[in-house]
Amino acid sequence: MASIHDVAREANVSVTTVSRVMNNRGYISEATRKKVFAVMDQLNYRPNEVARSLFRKKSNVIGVIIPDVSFSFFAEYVRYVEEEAYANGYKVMICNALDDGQKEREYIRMLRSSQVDGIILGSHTMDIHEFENLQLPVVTLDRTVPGVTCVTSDNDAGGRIATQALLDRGCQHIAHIRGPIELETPANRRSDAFAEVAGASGVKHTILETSNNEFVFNAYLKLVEKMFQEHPSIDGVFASNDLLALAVLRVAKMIGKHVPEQLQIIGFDGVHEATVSTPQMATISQDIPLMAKESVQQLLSIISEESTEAIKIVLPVQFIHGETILPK
Amino acid sequence: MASIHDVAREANVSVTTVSRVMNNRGYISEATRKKVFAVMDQLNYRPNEVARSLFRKKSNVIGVIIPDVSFSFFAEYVRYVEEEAYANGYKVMICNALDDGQKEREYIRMLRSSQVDGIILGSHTMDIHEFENLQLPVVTLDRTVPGVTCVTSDNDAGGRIATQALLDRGCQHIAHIRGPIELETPANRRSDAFAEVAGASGVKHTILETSNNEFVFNAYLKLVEKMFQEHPSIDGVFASNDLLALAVLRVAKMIGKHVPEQLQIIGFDGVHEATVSTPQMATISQDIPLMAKESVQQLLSIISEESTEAIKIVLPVQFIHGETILPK
DNA sequence: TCAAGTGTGTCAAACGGTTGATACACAATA
DNA sequence: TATTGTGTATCAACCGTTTGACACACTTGA
Repeated sequence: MASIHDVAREANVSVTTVSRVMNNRGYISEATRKKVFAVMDQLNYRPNEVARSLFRKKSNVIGVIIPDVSFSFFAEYVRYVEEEAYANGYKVMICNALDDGQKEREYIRMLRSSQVDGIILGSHTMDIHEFENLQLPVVTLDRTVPGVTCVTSDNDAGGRIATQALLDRGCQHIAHIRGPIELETPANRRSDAFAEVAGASGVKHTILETSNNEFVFNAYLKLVEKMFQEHPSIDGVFASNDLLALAVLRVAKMIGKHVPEQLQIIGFDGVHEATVSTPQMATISQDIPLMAKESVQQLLSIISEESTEAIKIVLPVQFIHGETILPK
Repeated sequence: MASIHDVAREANVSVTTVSRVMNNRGYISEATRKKVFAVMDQLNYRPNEVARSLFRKKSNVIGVIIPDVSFSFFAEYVRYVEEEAYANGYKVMICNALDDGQKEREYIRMLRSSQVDGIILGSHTMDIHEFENLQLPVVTLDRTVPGVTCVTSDNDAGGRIATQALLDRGCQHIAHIRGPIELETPANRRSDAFAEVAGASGVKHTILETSNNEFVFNAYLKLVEKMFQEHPSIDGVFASNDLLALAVLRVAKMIGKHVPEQLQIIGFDGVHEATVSTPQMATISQDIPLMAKESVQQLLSIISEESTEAIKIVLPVQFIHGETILPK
């Protein structure tokens, strides 16, 4: 790879001059500028970003730590994070924490020594107080950490809409399947909303919980099967994520419950699996592109020290009327 | 962030000594070593990888350019690429080319000036000869470029298995929907295999093509609807990807064709959408974890200059007997 | 007594850039 | 004529780390 020295030598100017041409600083005559650009072109020269980063103490890289990119929600999120980052001159380094607290810690260390300018944190395994003296711009996704800006959806509204939708459509026994309760995340508001709306309605309702950070479809199927064995009267399910909702759909088919006539299902997230399923899954869709965009924007404004106060960004959700519920 | 100078000062030794301790070179007394480590701990010191990269001319970063991480296949692929890279001390920078040749080119430039040690290329929009003097270790995913190592699946076998499966199950008019023909990729072997097996069987068969790099579900639906209008006798479909297969499933439901009794469907890829759909999609599953692992292994061996010759790695596929075909 | 080894640690250059200080030539102004 | 300003380009220090060359103090053995 050609270096700035090669360009300087070839163009018969000093290294400084080449640098000045690139960075548009100081006085440079048009002739010199042209010549330098010509040589840069000819040598196919690209400035070494590592050297630049070292001097500038700025890498223009952000790290994204999530549980697993292969989960649709995170895949879609990362897709838009990358787009927004790129549009702002940043590169994205990706890390799958895989629900392993040790790995998450190591990733943070690694990103820090790689001199990333900031981190988006979407995984949930580290203890809250480990973040305290992180000394690095951080934005969390769906995780409340004191003093750290957080991007999340309006889980409460989503939960209310979903629950009310089941009630409005005549369900007599509604169930909610939620993630593990010991994890304190904003997503728990979905569950709280269900409990509240269902409770106020007087309609029979049941709440189930998946085991710790479980995301395996087969485990979901087992859980749902057991649910129907124990509560055969359930005729409406609000699942806290779309995969869970798809598991309900599968089990319903297995045990011969017609969807939506005998059983109505609403998921949460609005991921691709829900969109392409047949029947199309009704769901509370999060605005993933906007969440990603906001995450990056917030992070960049912390990096540039424009914003200093931690805030919580709550984005609206949208009710997707799929075919797993009755038309109203 | 503490630097090596801070550590040296605090430990009352020279910077060189600290470096030697970290890198285990030269003579260091046990006492000095202990003290240096203690100070490093105390200051929470992490060596600056940017400075190291500059000196070593090695960043330990690989770039991954794919069309879009939000497509399940790539999401799952990246998940395992990251894992394998991490296990070997490499970080992953992710780039979504979004089927934009210009963006792909820019990403390559950007990765090169970021001094990545190598690139995995899974996108398809740049012209082949643009890769010629890339001067950087590259491995492609599903793309044949002369002189470049390529990782792919056994598309031919997959295509044969799928086609034969439809024939064996009594289909009288089988269709294949393929990606755009103008793109020369190993995935085209799926189509060739279909044409050959179907042709040899004497059974009526039809081949359709999606428009250029189309990956939008609604466009798929339209295409499939049109297909059934023009060829109502189709009773077996081999789709070149699972999303297309799911679109067939959806349209089948719409027009009242029972799956699998009146219409059998087989997809390709084995992505999550196919696994969680109801009925579960029959598909030819690619071994995504292995593809990812091989890609990284190959790239690392090119980086370390162990391997110098470009090879083609063809990995086995697996027939997943879903519920969209009849039991044999 | 002195050369040769050995254990310990320092100096300074290098990696590829950026930038404040400075030099120089020339023109305009006091 | 001396001063100031301006357009141009260079010098050298710096970013944080690594490493070959070297210095020093102690043995050790001839």
